Amino acid sequence: MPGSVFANRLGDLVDLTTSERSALARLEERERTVRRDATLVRENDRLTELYILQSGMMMSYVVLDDGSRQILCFLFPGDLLGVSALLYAKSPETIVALSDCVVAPFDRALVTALVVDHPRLAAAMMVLNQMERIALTDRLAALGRTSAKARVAGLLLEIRDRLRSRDGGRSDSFTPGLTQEEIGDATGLTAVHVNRMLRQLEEERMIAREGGRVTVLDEASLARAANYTDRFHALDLGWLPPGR
Amino acid sequence: MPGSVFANRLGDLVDLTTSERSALARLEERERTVRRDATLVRENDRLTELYILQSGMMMSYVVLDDGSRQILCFLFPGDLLGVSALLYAKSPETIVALSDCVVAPFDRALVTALVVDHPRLAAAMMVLNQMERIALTDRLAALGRTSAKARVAGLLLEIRDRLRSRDGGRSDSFTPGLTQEEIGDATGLTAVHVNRMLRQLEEERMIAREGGRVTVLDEASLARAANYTDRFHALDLGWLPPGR
DNA sequence: CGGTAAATTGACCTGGGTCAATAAATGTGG
DNA sequence: CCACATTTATTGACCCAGGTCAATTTACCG
Repeated sequence: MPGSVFANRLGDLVDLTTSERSALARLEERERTVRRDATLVRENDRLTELYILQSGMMMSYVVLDDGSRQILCFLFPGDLLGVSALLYAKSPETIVALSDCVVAPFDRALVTALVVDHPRLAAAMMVLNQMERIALTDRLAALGRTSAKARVAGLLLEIRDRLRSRDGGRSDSFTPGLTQEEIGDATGLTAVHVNRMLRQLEEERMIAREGGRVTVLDEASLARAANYTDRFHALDLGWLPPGR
Repeated sequence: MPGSVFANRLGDLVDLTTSERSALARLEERERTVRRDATLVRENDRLTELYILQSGMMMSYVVLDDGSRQILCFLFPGDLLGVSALLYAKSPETIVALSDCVVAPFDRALVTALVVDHPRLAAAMMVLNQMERIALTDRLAALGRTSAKARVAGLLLEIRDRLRSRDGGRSDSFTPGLTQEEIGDATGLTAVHVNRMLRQLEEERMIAREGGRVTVLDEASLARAANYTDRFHALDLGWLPPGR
């Protein structure tokens, strides 16, 4: 049994009690398969549930009036999806599967129960929120103030790190599983220019490519090119209440 | 007495109980004045406290390796500052006063108490987090996929709305209190180009300017130019637990 | 093996950046 | 209240990173 994927995520932050684990398990009692390219939530859909991504990779994006798309984030196992259901009746964003995925849908009411019965879990969820906020501000700074090359390099490193963190792999080789157009929509660039940047990173021997596979050849240079700072190194969670 | 500014903010979301109000009041027992241009928190400073902004306007930003600055958000009364203290020992961002301000510093431990004793307040804080997340993703889409004119127009509207929401004013005239360089650092543009865009918005009769004062002449066109969507219209907070 | 999506490339264009000079606006000490 | 010192705001001239268009190539798929 994989147990609760979300519990594993929170378990990285705190040592969960048995009672906390079983409360979290309730969030993943149901599961649904989402085929590659299928839409889990469409912008303006009525939101009724949240989801925990159990396996696969998804992304969320918005489409602007002129039809252009901005990818907001890539989602990996253990991530919460559709959290805006805690706020809005209608989704502000679209969530699509980039590979075949399994998600566990659960009702908002379970969050209510969780917050009431397990304050430490509520606190830990606030911490996850903040981690996501920091990731967003890093991306904001990248879009606002860095070059195309830096943004592409940064995206590659981000994807690699996230793939690593759950797959455990230490290999410098990975498969982003994104088209160049998707990379562009995430970094605010054109597919054509993404291609030029990838080629340039390759010519400068920072990465190698074959098929969809990317290998990081010169981690240091790549990180430098990307203006990369590793947040999430030294978390300080001393304020969390005791578990119940 | 203004009571707790933060309680007023949360009070927009739920009807607070007496007990909740007094718990929130504890967050604002101390206060500190921050002079215009003074730094409240510097990037990499050791973080020990959070703050509630009681009056004035502040901003948070990061500085990249090449010295360029990206403003992450503008802060108004009732906003929480330095929330990253819930995560990091060191601040990932700098927080500076744009006008003379008053902030109420409080210890992380008070958040602990709040989460344990008042689950509904914890839930409401999660809602605030999400509102901020949505604001960030909107800005991300603006930086990634919209023109300079749209970004400047959008920033003007955002600032106006935030100034309005607490000042209650219905006037279409307001004073951003930002230099053009600051507008540029928030929108990913150059001060020079911000100037050109402001002039253009003025020539197209969407806004008027005199001194630091901006008047919205054609709200509809400005909103269209900005690709503006008003989130926060119909919040749906039915899942919140009862207050204690 | 034909057929469609994705990747590449070259030619050329433009929104925004850069630089530099000037004019306003804000402060400051006296 | 004034003369001077700093920031800001404006403008014009010119440049370039990244976008646009269009044509191939390559990879993937039933």
